Amino acid sequence: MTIEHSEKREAILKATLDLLVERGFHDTPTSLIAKQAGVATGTLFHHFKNKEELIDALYLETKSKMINALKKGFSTTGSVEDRMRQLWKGSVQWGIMHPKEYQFFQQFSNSPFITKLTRDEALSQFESIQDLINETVNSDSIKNVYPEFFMDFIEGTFNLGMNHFRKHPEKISEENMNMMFDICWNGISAK
Amino acid sequence: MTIEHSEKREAILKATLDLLVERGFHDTPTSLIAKQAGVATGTLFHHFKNKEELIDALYLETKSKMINALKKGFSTTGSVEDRMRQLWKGSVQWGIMHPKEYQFFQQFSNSPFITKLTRDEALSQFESIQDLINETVNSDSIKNVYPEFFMDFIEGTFNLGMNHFRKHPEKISEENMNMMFDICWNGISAK
Amino acid sequence: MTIEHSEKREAILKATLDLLVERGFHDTPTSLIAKQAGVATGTLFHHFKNKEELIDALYLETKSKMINALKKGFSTTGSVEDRMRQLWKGSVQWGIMHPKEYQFFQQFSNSPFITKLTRDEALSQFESIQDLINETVNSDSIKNVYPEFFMDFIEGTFNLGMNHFRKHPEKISEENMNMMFDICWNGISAK
Amino acid sequence: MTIEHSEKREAILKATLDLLVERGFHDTPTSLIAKQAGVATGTLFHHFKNKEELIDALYLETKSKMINALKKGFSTTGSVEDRMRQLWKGSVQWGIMHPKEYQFFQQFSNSPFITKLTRDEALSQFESIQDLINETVNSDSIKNVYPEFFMDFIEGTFNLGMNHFRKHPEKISEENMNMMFDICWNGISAK
DNA sequence: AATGAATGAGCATTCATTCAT
DNA sequence: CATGAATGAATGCTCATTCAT
Repeated sequence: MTIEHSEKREAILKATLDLLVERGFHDTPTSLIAKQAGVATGTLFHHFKNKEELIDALYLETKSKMINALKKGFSTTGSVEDRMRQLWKGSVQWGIMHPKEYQFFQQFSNSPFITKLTRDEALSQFESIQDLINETVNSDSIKNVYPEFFMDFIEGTFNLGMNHFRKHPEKISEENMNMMFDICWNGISAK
Repeated sequence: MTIEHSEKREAILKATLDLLVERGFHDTPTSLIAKQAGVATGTLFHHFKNKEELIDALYLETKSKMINALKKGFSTTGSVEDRMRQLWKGSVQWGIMHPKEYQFFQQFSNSPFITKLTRDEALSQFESIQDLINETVNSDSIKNVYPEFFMDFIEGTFNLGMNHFRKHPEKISEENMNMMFDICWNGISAK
Repeated sequence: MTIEHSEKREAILKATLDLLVERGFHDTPTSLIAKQAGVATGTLFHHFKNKEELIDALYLETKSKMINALKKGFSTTGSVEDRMRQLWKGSVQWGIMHPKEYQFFQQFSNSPFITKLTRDEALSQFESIQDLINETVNSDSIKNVYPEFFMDFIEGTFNLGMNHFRKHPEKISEENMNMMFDICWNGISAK
Repeated sequence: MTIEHSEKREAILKATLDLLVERGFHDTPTSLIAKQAGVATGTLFHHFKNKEELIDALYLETKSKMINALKKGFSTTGSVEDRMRQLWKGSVQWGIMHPKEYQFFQQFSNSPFITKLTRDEALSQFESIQDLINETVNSDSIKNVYPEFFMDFIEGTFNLGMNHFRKHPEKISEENMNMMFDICWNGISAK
């Protein structure tokens, strides 16, 4: 799937993100999005078939950006624990640095606006993470749990960390991040 | 705050819960709620000032039900770990047995419809849990973490467990529940 | 099929007829219909599911009115020719006295707005005319033509007469009407 | 008035005819016409000032085609009846062979889109028919009716025939066409 | 308390038309 | 001549809410 780009299109996506997290879905008319993006109402529907597809596209592209960000700073060497720590901290840090995007995910991940297709497609872009998860499960570095739970455990601890820092921004620090990962990892670690 | 009760009122709340989790907020007009509840449109507004208050009330009452359920099966004796385990398993079990209610919380906990007041009021009903949290933090049974994180850690592991079972209902079992709590608790436990 | 009645509903139908023949379909917004009917826009959609159903209903009810008008002044005695003449003149006269209604039929009879169902239902209301047609075809008073053509011939001569008087209102007279029927009937008459 | 010709122009007119009879006016956006014609939206407006003029042009050119077709096969010798029969059958046959064009005339003849100017211009192209009509009225071959009615009678019987065959294509035959003309002519014939 | 017809502001979306390339 | 992205006025329709009965 190729993604078209154009200045107007980008402006619309940006305005959508800003308004959606600020005002919520049902308080964000397309007319307002268009106005804030500096385009005509028709232009919005020229680029996106309808409001739903606009949000779907925003989800997909935001997820892509996040994944690309994580891909950098992702090493393939080192112990499983080290690489998991890197991933974990990278994710949490991305959430800290992109609060709107994170809030958008929180609000819309479970919403019917995001097609299952979109969700899957987003996920599939990050084979590296899948590989690491698989490697970890198959290694002897963690407790003997079934893979599905391990996936959900990792994802759950991401969210846990991000939520905490969102509520308590004053606690953000490298030290606390390491502390949290230690606690989470300690739970599942074999040792 | 006293809660009025009447058959119509209950029917409206039930219809709201059913429709909201099934169709999402912006696809659930009050007219549809009224129809499914078997009452006239006007009746809904007789019991609830507006749609927002309806959802607010649903949140409050559902939270109350959950808290009351947890209060039973909540012992004040035993080790901190045992009591935390009981609470954790009770919560997860409640989520498993009340999937709609759980999904509703997921969807609306972060939504602007739920007044902060409501959120706080709901929480305040469960002094026992606060007490247990405080007791745990002050005890030497867990690692030396600051209280805010502990709260968020506990809540995060609840969600983690519930989400996992929602995705994988075939994994629901007493055994797996204990396994999960072990892992989560192991992470934060002092030893 | 029962037809609901209410003042507002009638006002909407009347305004629709007036505006539609005056301005055409695509120059008659529902908002204008509502305004002219003296009701709120929402009221229109409370009585009719959408613009299409409004026109469908107008067609059906107007056709009913016409048929009821023709039913009066419809005798079951007399020669076939006399009764056909009565029907023919009755129809043409109705068209003369109800120019808007007639124009509406002209504009919308072939339009996709009028459901086939509606068309058939309208027709079925007038068994008497069907009976007369059948009786005529089976009698020896007309030429030996197949029934389908006879039907279309009769209908065609109605339209022919009405169109003529619409274009040339100054020609309207009992005498001309008889003259026209004579000519039309003379064509198909056995002798 | 000279008519420009170009492949694109023709493609647009063809697409317009096809779509208009298939979907009706208000369900045929110019964008769809352009797409079906294989041209850009702007191109349509390069050839026709606006949608109305497009339809106007389509009406005019289609009428021209019909008239040209009738002009062939139109003899200036023979009895008035024979020449009228020829014209009548020619018209009906044209309608049978060009169902879309006929339907288009049915739908738009009374519509406000077709300028009176256009209508008159189309008519004026066929002096032969006017001449024949005049000759017929002034001859003693038909009953003593006033000319306006005769015109409308002839036109009405055209429509009557075409409508019949459109509804009952299985009845199309030289024989039936003659039968119908006989009946129609018989009505107005002096003898 | 209950009803449901009526309201009208508000919204998503369409579409004829323009214009810079 | 041709293109198609951009425009924005216009429209059909929704829906929370009111109120007379």
